[in-house]
Amino acid sequence: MKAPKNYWLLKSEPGAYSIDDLNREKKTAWTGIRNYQARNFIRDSMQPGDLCLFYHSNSDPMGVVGVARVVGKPYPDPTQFDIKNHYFDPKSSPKDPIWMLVDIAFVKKFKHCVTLAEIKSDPALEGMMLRRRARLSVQPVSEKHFGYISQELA
DNA sequence: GCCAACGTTGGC
DNA sequence: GCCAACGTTGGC
Repeated sequence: MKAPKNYWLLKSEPGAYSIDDLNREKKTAWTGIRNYQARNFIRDSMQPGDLCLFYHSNSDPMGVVGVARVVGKPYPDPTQFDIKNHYFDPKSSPKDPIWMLVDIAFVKKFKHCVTLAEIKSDPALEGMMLRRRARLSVQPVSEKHFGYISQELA
């Protein structure tokens, strides 16, 4: 098993895809990222072995519910080429793909959800990107914050 | 369901 | 290249 080089936070609405879905499937292709900054993080910095906080948005409770692992190198998101898919992008082509993804695997589900309220109010998580860039669905997390959330708060 | 924040589009 | 209009996200 490769050691993680970078740490991330991935957001998902549990109605669309939850940590329980990932636990059931064990592995999934993280399709549907259509934001350039998020795409750049995936394309330029994600590596096999990296660990991700799995965050449930628009849910009750909202917060980090578990951990996933990046299990392969970034590659073009096939849904951008599928005209019937919700994430189809007519500006993209297989020769010159715009959107990238990685495959992720289930690592663990926390016994307790680390809520957004906790994350916002904990002084140890000062400076975490989630606090000020609420809408970015793929974001880097420092090793310190990753360890604190997954070991101290979860 | 509302709406603030913020990313994207397109006319100029 | 600016910026107004528009669309989406996501907390509340």
